[in-house]
Amino acid sequence: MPELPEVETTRRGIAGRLTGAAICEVIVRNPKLRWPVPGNLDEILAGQTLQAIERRAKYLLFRFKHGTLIVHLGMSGSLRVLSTDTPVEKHEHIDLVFSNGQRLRYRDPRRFGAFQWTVEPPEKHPLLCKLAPEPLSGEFNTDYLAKALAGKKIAIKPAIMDQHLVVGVGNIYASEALFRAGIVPQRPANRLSAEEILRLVDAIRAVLKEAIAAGGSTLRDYVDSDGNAGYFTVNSYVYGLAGKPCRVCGSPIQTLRQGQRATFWCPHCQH
DNA sequence: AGGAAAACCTGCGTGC
DNA sequence: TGCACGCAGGTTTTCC
Repeated sequence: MPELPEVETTRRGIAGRLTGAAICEVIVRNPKLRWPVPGNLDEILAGQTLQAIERRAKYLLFRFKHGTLIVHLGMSGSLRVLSTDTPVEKHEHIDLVFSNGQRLRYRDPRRFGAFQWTVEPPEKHPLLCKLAPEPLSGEFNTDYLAKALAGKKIAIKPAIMDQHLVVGVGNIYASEALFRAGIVPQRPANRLSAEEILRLVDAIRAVLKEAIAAGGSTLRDYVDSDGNAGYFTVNSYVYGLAGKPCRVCGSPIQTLRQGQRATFWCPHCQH
């Protein structure tokens, strides 16, 4: 579920409370995520102090002196900081228990998420080493994107969802970014003009930044919140609005499927 | 080798 | 009410 803004919002919501705190116990109720959760995670982390929580693409990196816990929320994962005695509900698979009485709880109904441990620099980890540049960094610019799209015959929408091309853009923000850039989602990636590539770079940046800002404005209650910490409603132009009038021109929003994912677009505003 | 499809899971809404 | 079906904001693996 979460795309870059939701992951970043989650990070900001939990980092302030947990950074510098020591872990006293790790409870894994169900280790069956995307890959098995390491069976000795409690031994690895008990007594260790959390140095920082960083983000790379849609991964959260929990940094410790002796290694990094790599966390991915998959489609349905979420993290909440709770007080120690909060009852466990269904699909709440993992708790990081801190000695200051706080508890970071991972919930993930579909279990597409991941908890992996590495002692190597995380950027060397197989899951991270091939990731594209961060879209909000200077590395992601028109020169980069032009080169990355050259020779790619696939449609531009699945292309920008490819984490080896640019990270952080998922199914919602892909449609939203292409709407803002005025580009039809089915266009072959290698047929974009220089001007369109520029608009797309700007649109991806703008959409993600606005969503992070929207998430930040809903950041409040990470302790005993309603279970949706890190999630917030997006003020979308096209996503989920099939048949509704376009907010810009009034034409009905169209929908199609690309690579078994729903795509939304405006046939009048996008070319 | 690029690109499409299947695979991993559970829950929810819809329609019969 | 019950059940089948399709769909859900991700990514790896498999298959052509």
